[in-house]
Amino acid sequence: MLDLGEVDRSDDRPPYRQIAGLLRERIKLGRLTPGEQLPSESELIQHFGVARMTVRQAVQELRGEGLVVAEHGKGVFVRSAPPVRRLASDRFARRHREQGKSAFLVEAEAAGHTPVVDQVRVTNETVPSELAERLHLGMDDRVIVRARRYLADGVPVEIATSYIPETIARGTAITEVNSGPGGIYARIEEAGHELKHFTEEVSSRMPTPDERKVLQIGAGVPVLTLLRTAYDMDEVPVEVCDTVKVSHAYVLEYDVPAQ
Amino acid sequence: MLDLGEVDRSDDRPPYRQIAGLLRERIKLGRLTPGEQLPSESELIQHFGVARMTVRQAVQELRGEGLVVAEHGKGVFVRSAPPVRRLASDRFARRHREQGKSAFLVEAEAAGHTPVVDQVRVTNETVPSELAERLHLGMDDRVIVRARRYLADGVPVEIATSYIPETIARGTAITEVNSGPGGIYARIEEAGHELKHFTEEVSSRMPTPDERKVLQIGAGVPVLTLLRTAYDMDEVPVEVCDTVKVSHAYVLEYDVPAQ
DNA sequence: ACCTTGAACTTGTCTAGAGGACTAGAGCAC
DNA sequence: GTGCTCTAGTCCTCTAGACAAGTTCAAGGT
Repeated sequence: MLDLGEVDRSDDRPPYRQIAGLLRERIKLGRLTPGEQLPSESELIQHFGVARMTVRQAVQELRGEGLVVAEHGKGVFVRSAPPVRRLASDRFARRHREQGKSAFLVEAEAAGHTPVVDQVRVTNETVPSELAERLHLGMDDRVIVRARRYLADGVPVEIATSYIPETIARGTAITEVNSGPGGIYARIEEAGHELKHFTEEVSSRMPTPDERKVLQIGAGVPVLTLLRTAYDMDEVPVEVCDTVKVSHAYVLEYDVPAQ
Repeated sequence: MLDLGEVDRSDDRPPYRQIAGLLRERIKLGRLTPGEQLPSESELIQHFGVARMTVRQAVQELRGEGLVVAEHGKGVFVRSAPPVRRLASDRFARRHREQGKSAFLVEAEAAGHTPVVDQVRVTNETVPSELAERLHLGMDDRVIVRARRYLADGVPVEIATSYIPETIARGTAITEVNSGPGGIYARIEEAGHELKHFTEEVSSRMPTPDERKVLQIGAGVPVLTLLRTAYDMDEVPVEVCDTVKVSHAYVLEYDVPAQ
């Protein structure tokens, strides 16, 4: 049986916070493992000798942190944490492309996960207005849009949408669902745009309902958003990639010179 | 007077959600403006004809979304959105330090915000075990811990905690609350450790209750975490800085070479 | 073999009330 | 004016109970 500790009435923290703290501690220490069911409300009431609203307030706090998920009629469960992956800053090294590997595959394998790309959609659209400036395009110019989902060990971890100017992608495998070895960056370089550098804009927010569905995450789990722009040797933007990552599946690593 | 509408008992949404929806609508439509006070609990009870816990549950929902902020003894107020700050990757350029400005001050001013540093605490502790390896320190080595809060235009946007090995900080203004012009990086360089580069590890998660309080955000607002390690010319780590940023207040910009 | 029913569990929502803690302002004493 | 107390208003926490709704499973009927 799980040892839960007791509420200390002389503590200056209110009981519901203490209870939340005790449960949080058990989760962090691994006494309650991912997927495991928390004691039911009745059990917590019995154990701590408090009213129902008090234990509910405690559980509410953990739900707000995304640590647990309540399922009506079933119980409250510890959220199962997907695998953590690190994105090293050399993830676009040319040697990987020359080996025919895309960035995601390289990293997932390095982290010991089985990578899968999923739900690939390739379309030809007019450039979204908020991206036109980044791609140095006019309002009516067309782009190839490549949307896909990434999974690690079968768990969805990221959705990504790339936008490549049609003038660059035309006649290459970029317009195909299977973009060939080394991914679209290899195709872009073959098209005469040797890559010089990328800029990345990182932020974080709560997912939209659609994103929750595709990424199979519950309410209370934030996402990392990363907007990457790729430039060739002439500083011409050749691709913008909009990615939405499950927050706890990623740690982004960057190296910044002190100058 | 604010027109709030009524609860529809035939609606399939529970009353507390309807009330939350009505208030949310008034906020989005600008009928309740940032900084403005919501009707008090008593007024909401009177108006909607429900119990106290019901209106509290409605307000709780809005707090969770970060739309409103409750202040004990004063009231509930519409949250004023903190300004977005873009952190470019040249924010540690030496020319800024030579002008006597720390990174936060430079950037906030450049973006047209009024920066304030707040709640500065300086202590001498043994190095936290999870940071010992990053700082190349043993379990019992001591570090100077500098914790502080940053505000832009009066709104909390970030809390940061720096860890500097005592061997480096000893005898410098790093151990003082006021670390002098150019911030601690200027002091570290004066101590003979010219900075070469930084690594940053970016992730995102839900805030802890403590962080929610200090940053004045609701339970539904995620935070960006950034763990920065500074290295000198000999690749010796001279500082680790653990920052927690309000997600919607920041966009982190990085430049990555294609190699 | 299949389905229905119902009991026993879970969490979700709501009511009605209590005391506590914090804030701001009015009034008073110095 | 300054500092104090008092008070009314605010949100915070907790209690005790009620009914609703979703899940699971076993007993019983077909």
